[in-house]
Amino acid sequence: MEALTSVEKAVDVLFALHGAPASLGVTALGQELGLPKSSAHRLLATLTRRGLVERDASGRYQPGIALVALGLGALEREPLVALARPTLEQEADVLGETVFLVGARAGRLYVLDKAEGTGFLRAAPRVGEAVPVHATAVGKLFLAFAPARVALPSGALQRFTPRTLASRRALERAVETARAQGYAENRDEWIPGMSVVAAPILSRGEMRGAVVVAAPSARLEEIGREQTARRMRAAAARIDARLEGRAQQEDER
Amino acid sequence: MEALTSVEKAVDVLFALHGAPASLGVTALGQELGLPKSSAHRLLATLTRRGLVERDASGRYQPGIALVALGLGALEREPLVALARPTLEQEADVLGETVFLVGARAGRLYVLDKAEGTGFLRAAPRVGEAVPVHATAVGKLFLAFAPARVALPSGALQRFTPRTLASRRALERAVETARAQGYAENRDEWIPGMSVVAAPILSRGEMRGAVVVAAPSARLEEIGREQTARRMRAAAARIDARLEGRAQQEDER
DNA sequence: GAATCGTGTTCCATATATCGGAACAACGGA
DNA sequence: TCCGTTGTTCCGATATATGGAACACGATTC
Repeated sequence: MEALTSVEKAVDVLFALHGAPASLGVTALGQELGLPKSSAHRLLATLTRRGLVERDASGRYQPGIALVALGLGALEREPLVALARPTLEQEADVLGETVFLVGARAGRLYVLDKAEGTGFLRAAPRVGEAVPVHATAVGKLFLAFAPARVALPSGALQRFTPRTLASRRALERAVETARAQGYAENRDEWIPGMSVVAAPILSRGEMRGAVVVAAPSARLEEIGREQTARRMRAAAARIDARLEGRAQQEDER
Repeated sequence: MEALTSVEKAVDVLFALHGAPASLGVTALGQELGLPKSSAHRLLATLTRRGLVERDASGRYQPGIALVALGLGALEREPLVALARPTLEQEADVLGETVFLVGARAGRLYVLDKAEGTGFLRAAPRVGEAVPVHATAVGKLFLAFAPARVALPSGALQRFTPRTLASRRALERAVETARAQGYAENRDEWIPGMSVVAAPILSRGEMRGAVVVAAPSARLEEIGREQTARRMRAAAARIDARLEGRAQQEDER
């Protein structure tokens, strides 16, 4: 399985610029990717011509706006996103915390959309970012209901916090619990201080994604885990209803 | 000015998939771009491996989620977007119509953000899309206040509607008016039935973008053009204040 | 003001990765 | 089952990307 090496490098460039905290110069980018200056320059020039990369006032390079159109276009193709949006907003509104829509693509989990609450935990993962399978509530749900759609790392499970389930044994037990309960939780297993309740969107038995509410761990206790779980399951059911084309009177606040 | 041809083709692939109404097969894409099947396949395989392209259930190709992360990352780098957001929402809320933030990049105009109103005109241009210079209110503003930042087509000016200013003469007069008034209008010149009032965001004499409200032509008459223009100029001024770091008490509804 | 450092940009011969026709495989519909 | 279509793989010729080095430009320092 060989590849178009120059295209791969171009993609590397895009991700490097994306990942960098600020715009990068030709030299800096070259070092980052282990490329000679001339090669880095050529890649940047080509990408710039097409708008995927642009130069700021200082002449350094950063991701360009053409990427915005491509990215939003990709999201819009996802019917799930459009259908779930109202529900996400509704829940974020009622709970006052951030609500996510997460899906699986190519074995990985991605944040497809989010509606921010009024709480503190605003940043957390961003739309379009990948999240780990073994350290998230959604990961457990996919392992429980659609194991073929996600891939666990072949090596050791990275331990993000002291509470991360880093043994396959422990993880398997958690997955079992999630399957039995019909929802999953996460208490500080990925990001310290952040807890989460997630419910699967099951459409005719097939898992299409999950709705997740994230909040500071203490705050989640306060609302009540059981009650939150019920809310999320209801939200997931409403999204599924729209997915299957069943109309429905939306209100229920 | 030569180029990395394979990278250019890869970019073509991305835009072709973006522009297509549905996912495309290898053959269809090859025809679209005039590439042999094998080349199209190789490009798709490479891009797919990196997540910029993905395959749907039917095996056809479409833009991938990795693009979402890249695109949103690009938007977030734009300080103007973050600063303008509250103002956009405020205006959309008060006017009940869609409010846009538009900027210039590489000689073209791009929709940087939008806040949707409750009115009908929801679709119009999307975030990340390019809009024509000569047939939009923002185009006139840039021609008036920062002509170096935009480029007019070298050939004839495309006539989108009967009201499009398709002669350079007429356009020049409109630009003159915009410069004198400090805002610009557009009445059905680009999209039939859509009218627009736009005000420039001027930061220390330099034009950074424009705030635009778009509404069905009749509706805009109803609100009153003059009054709308005042609102937009005030909104632009508020954004500029934040740009320059001047704090400000936000309210004024 | 001169010198210096670090940039970004251009050049060019060489090696290498890309190209695309054609053969093969895998479906899906008739 | 057969046929038409689509996706995938192969491989040698050749156009293309490569990267070292030289150049140009600005900013910073002395």
